[in-house]
Amino acid sequence: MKTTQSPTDQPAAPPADVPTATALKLWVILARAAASVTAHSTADIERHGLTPAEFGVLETLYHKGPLLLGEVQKRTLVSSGGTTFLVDRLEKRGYVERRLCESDRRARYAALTPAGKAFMAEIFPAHAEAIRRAMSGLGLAQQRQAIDLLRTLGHEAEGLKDRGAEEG
Amino acid sequence: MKTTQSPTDQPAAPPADVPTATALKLWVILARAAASVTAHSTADIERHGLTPAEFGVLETLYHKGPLLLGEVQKRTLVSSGGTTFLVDRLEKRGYVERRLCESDRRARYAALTPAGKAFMAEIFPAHAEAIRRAMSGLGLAQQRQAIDLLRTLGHEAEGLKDRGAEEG
DNA sequence: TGTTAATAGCTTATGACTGAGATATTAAGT
DNA sequence: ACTTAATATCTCAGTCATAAGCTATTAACA
Repeated sequence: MKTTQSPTDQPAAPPADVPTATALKLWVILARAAASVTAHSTADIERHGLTPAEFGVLETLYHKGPLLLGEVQKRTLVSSGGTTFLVDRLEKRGYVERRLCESDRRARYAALTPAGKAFMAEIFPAHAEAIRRAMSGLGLAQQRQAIDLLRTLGHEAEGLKDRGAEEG
Repeated sequence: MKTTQSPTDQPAAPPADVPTATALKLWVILARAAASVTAHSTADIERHGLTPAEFGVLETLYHKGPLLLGEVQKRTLVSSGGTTFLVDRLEKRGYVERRLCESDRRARYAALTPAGKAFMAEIFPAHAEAIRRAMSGLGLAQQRQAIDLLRTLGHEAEGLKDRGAEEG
């Protein structure tokens, strides 16, 4: 169980430049933290036979009310085809229904059915509790601090997407 | 473009309980921030015709040197079959090679070839720069703060996975 | 030594999701 | 009115990755 390294196998040194090294470290930590919490969230969701993406659609409709498919898409970060697919499946299960949009006949609303609403009312509290537990490594004040930092980080990263590869 | 809401369509109120509401908000912000940075990372990686998972393997080997496939798996958060698949493809491209492990004949090392090492030496600096730019919404001190918070968060969430659904 | 359990990696079946293009409808400009 | 562009959703082929089970090898223990 010991590594046999020939002289040429020496790993490359990380960047010496402090800002870049810090950003890379933050990236690793951020990705791992998100993955850990995702694991908790996913584990809870799968108990109910749903995929995370399906749950995301239900949760969005549960908290926002009926929404155009395009709005669902933006909020759940899923592709256009994926949204159609997800709503199809949730419709087959009786949790969601499509409704016509009177002012634009291309568009469709997605809305929870009474069954879908009842289902979410039943499972959401336990899900919220699972998330609360996953976050319990941080106290309330620390969580607020993290929210502020990550919101700033996210907004800037999001904005940078559009304006190509300029300097920052 | 106006929402037609029947009286039954009113969205559910978010949890009134402050710790739970805060944790849920943090979860949304965390997921979005991670997604935004991932988008930058992925965009840079795809310029070279690699998937993020492939790049993850190369990056791990680049910085850690030769590693058993199982160790690669743990570090890249990919399934066992996925690791086999990824190393297969990188081997076909000439970036990675498998080596026997003398002390355990079930095991295999994955190691960068000279070509793989040269490739990473060529593309990694620009990738690191892309990550630095994606993180530029936060100053150096803020990034360090975020690292501390997310590390704590991640460790606790990770630890909670094992010990079932006890209280925290 | 012989038997059982654990481990490393590979194979295969499966499935969720993406992305490009198709269709239907609306908006804009002439 | 007519043409062109933009928008909303849907269709579908292709892909990445997972999960369960398989083989080979090693470790544990009587």
